[in-house]
Amino acid sequence: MASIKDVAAEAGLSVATVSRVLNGHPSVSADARTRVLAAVEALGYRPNAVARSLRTDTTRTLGLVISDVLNPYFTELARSVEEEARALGYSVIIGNADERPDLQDHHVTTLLDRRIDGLLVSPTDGGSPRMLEAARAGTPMVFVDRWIPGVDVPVVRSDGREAVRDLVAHLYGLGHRRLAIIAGPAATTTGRERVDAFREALAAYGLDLPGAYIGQGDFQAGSGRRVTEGFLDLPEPPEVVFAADNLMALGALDAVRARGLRVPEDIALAAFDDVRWFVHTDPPVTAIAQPTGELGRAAVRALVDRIEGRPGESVTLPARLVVRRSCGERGPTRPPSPSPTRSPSPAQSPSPVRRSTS
Amino acid sequence: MASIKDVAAEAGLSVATVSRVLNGHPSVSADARTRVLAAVEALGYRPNAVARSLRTDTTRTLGLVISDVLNPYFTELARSVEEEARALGYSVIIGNADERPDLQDHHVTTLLDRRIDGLLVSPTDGGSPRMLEAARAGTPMVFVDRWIPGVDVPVVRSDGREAVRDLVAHLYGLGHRRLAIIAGPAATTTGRERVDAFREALAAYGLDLPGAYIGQGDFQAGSGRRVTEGFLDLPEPPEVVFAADNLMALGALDAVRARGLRVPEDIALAAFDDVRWFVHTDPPVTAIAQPTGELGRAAVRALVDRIEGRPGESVTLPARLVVRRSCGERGPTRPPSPSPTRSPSPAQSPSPVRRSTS
DNA sequence: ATCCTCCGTGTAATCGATTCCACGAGGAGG
DNA sequence: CCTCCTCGTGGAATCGATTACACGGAGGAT
Repeated sequence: MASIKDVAAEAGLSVATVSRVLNGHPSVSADARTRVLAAVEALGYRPNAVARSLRTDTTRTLGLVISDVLNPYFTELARSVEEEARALGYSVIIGNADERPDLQDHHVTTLLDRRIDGLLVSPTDGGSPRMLEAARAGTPMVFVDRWIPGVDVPVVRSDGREAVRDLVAHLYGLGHRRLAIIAGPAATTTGRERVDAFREALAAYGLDLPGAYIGQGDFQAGSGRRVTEGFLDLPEPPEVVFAADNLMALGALDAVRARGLRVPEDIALAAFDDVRWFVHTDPPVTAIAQPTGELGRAAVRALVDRIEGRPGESVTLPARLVVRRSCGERGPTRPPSPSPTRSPSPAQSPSPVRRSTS
Repeated sequence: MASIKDVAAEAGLSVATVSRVLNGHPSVSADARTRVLAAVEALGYRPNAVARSLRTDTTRTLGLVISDVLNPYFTELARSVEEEARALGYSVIIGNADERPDLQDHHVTTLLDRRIDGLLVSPTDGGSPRMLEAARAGTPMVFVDRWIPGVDVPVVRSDGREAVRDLVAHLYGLGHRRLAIIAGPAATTTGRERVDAFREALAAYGLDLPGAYIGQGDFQAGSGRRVTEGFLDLPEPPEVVFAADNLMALGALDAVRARGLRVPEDIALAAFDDVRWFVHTDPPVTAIAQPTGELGRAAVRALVDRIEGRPGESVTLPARLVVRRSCGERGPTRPPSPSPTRSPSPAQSPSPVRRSTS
């Protein structure tokens, strides 16, 4: 492959001049510029990004470590991240952790070895050593979706608290009283938060969330299926299962179908994360939708801000409830205003974008 | 960040010796080895992959350009590619073309600029200049899923011909005679092949595939919806719609639902590409399943073979029909043996792995 | 006419690794 | 005791770019 030296020789100039032309440096004569450009054209020259990175100590590359590529939520996130990054002149290298801390660590390590300019992470666990080290060492970093408490890194995420309240109001309105949840791993923030939000919302209606109604999942379909089977085996099974992500909801559907039961007649189902397929499942699944695209874009902007020396703020965007038929009759409508036993919570429409600086 | 020089200083040795220890070169004394290792540990040193790549002219990185990350088929492919690559000591950088030739070109260019060791492509069109140039210039390359005729590059793909025959037999057996297809872009091999296979299979049953029953899609949900609406507006709408990929099938479901019609009572549906969600759609969708994981792994092996100077062979694996309920009654069973008007085609069970060298 | 500036260009150092070659010490063989 | 290997090590070139610095010539000011 042609190098800058070849171009210099072809143009009858020095490599310095060639470099200057290529980088739009002002002090180059028009003549030199045209000769260089002609040589570049003639040789089909393309600058070696590896050499350039070594010299400038910047790669114009962002690393993105996501928890699971097979999860449509992350896939959509990855797409918007790449899109925004491209618009800002950066490339993205994706590492898929498959919800495994060891794989996450592997990818963080290789990304750091490649000297990426910044790291976007949705941590699978409470913080792998390599990642914490990178954060402390000053590698520009932003958490997206999930985060690690106590680490001084901006967080871009969505807050599902309101939407979960709306969901519980909806379920309560349909007459459901025994509500269960398939939780995500306790090591993740989203794993804990969604349970907390659910419990809080239930409490507002005077409902309890007993231990037997909290199933431990791992954000994968298999665990959703196992947990749901456990629920169905209970002496008093729940009337509703709320899956903390879309894949566990899929697993729940598997379990219900395997028993020959029906949703929502025999058991109702709702999910955190909305995906296109939920429109066409049997029945269409009521879900909490995150503004995924906006999340990805905001995360990139925050990270690039950090990289380029600007502050880089945390962002929290609201999620919203999308009612379908999987929780019982009363088709697709707006969530009902709560008529709770003792709750204060006013029926609040999805609030506008809220930002909070970290 | 600590460099090899810092390690050398810390260990009281030269950079040459440090490098030798790090690369497992034999002629290093045990004493030097332990001192280097201690220094590495003390400084938290990690070799700079950029510098190493510049010197060795190898990045141990594969580029993967896929047509659409939001398509679960490609997402699964990407996952298996990364997995196999990792097992062989390579990293993967994914570029998402979103079915757009210009984006595909962008990614091919940046990947080449980064001096990846090899390129895995599922071309969105008939061959962008940059890609053809790379192929001619001798960049190790392998086509996966789709390919470009006339370019001397191994192809790893699956052959759906048999499965399409099985599908048509199934449909014919259920009494359907007016069958339509939502095709992919004619610029892609999979776009053309699936239509051809379908037409051929229909011919074996004495059925015709009129122009009005061939809708032009682009492998995205939106086009599936539009084409299906067109079919439904026909004076004599088809009894069956066969979508050439899973996203267009999703779009078809959208269209059918928007009209208040039902599958399969009003119109039957089948799809190329099987995805997990098809089990739970309303109704479960009959689909042709590709051995996606095996495809990805085979592609990586072929590419790494090329990179490391071995031949690198083409691979073709059979797809198979998965019958569900979207084409009419007679639940999930094996595809029936054809009782065609004049077809020779024997009821062939999915054949074992077939390989053909390019 | 002389001096100073500024402009365009080239030389060479540099980034962090790998690796060829040279060199000194020590052991074996004559 | 001398010679010749072998082994471990270090010096320095190298990969392909960027960029500080030096330099020569043209043009303007005096």
